[in-house]
Amino acid sequence: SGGFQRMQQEQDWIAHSPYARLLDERVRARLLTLKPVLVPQGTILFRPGDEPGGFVLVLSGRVGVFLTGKSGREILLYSVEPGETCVQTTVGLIGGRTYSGEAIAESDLVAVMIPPALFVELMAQSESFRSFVFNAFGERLGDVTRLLEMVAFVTVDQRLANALIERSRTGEKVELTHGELAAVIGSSREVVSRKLEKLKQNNIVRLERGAVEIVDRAALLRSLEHY
Amino acid sequence: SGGFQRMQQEQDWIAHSPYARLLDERVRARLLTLKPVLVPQGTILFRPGDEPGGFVLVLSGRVGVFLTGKSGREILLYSVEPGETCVQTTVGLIGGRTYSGEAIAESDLVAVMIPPALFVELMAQSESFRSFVFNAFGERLGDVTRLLEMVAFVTVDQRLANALIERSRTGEKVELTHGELAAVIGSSREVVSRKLEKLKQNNIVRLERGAVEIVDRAALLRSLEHY
DNA sequence: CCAGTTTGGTGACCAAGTCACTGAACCTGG
DNA sequence: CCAGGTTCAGTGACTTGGTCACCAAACTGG
Repeated sequence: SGGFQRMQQEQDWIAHSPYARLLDERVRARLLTLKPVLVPQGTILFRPGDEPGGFVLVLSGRVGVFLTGKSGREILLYSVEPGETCVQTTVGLIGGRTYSGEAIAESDLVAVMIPPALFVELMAQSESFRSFVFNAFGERLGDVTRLLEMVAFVTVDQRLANALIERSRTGEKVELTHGELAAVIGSSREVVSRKLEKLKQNNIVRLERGAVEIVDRAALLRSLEHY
Repeated sequence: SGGFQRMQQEQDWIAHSPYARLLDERVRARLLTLKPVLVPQGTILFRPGDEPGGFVLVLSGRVGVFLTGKSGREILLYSVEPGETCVQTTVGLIGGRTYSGEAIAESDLVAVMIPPALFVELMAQSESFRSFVFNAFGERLGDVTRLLEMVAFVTVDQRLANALIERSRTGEKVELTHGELAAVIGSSREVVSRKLEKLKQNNIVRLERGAVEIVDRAALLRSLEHY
């Protein structure tokens, strides 16, 4: 049945998330009582200024949280993968502050929404839940700090090389448009196009519409060494 | 006596911090049992990779948390003011992760260090302490996100104008060197020097060694409007 | 299969960071 | 009090990167 599948999926999620795995039985049981929501790709989960309705936990799919400049340029703050949470919503729940990021479902999602009351209750009762939430927070703060460090101190060539390597761990094509790659590394489409052109000329990558294939991984790695 | 003064100082701190003020009596009492530590200006509180020894609370003075690029350029992530905490240390306490920022005492400090055991205990027992810690976290995440937004999308001219206005709310001189200003806005000394030179030529600021005086505040504010 | 949309390519220009200096202002110890 | 070091600021030449205004090629849905 669908219910059974949901449970399987959720247990699967708990087992695979490095921090959620440490949640105690009581919390797991409570989480299993919540029914997952299906969210289609492209849905905007929250915009700057929104009051969140709960603590969002992604079970499957991926959410991207972006900043947008007035020029329309975007930069990816971080992605929320299965077993992770939209920490921005947490802050809203406890502190009443709102955030500037915009969260978009990058694929179809399955997610659970922990209502504020339950969230507060779990925070009070479960040591493991507190750890879970804190780690999520720390992770995000680290992500954003790392991104800032990149944007402030590292050349576009290196950020690009790094992004390509990270997104092709197992050698597949990187299925992103030049514009999307630009958002990932915090640059502009034109610049990314030009850099990729150079990489192509040096036989380091092969280009096709909407994707980049890494041909000479070693060369990319070498360009990161000087950092 | 010194002890009495310390108590006064701490109560003063609790009263003045917007979130600490909401701490309940039990937590306040526990915090008052900790003895404050004096830290001289210039002390490095933690470096990248350090394991923190506790949850640090600043009672008076100011701490700057910086990122440093390989070129030696620095950027100020955020400042910790009285009543605030070095959240980076929190993450280390709970998640065992470490951070890339470097924290420096920008003035002589009075601070209390909440040992890990007490921190965990307070987190478990006090709703208000949890809120306090969470808000601190949210605040920092917001700071870093805002900074990233600035660095990625806003011109140096505007960041500079903004920094000067923020640091001279009541009209005093901004007592920072060009290099320090550059760190605040995430640029380089040379660029800041040139921009300030232009502002001087337009009679918007007056320059002296180690300080900038705002002459025409209105003009600075105008340059921010286009944002 | 054609119109509209997405994606990618390009030149010109401008903003900003870097490098390698110079000089000026300041501290500090004899 | 002044000599020498140190910190702070100014400057030119150069390189990188972002922006603007295009155009062209590739896809996609009726």
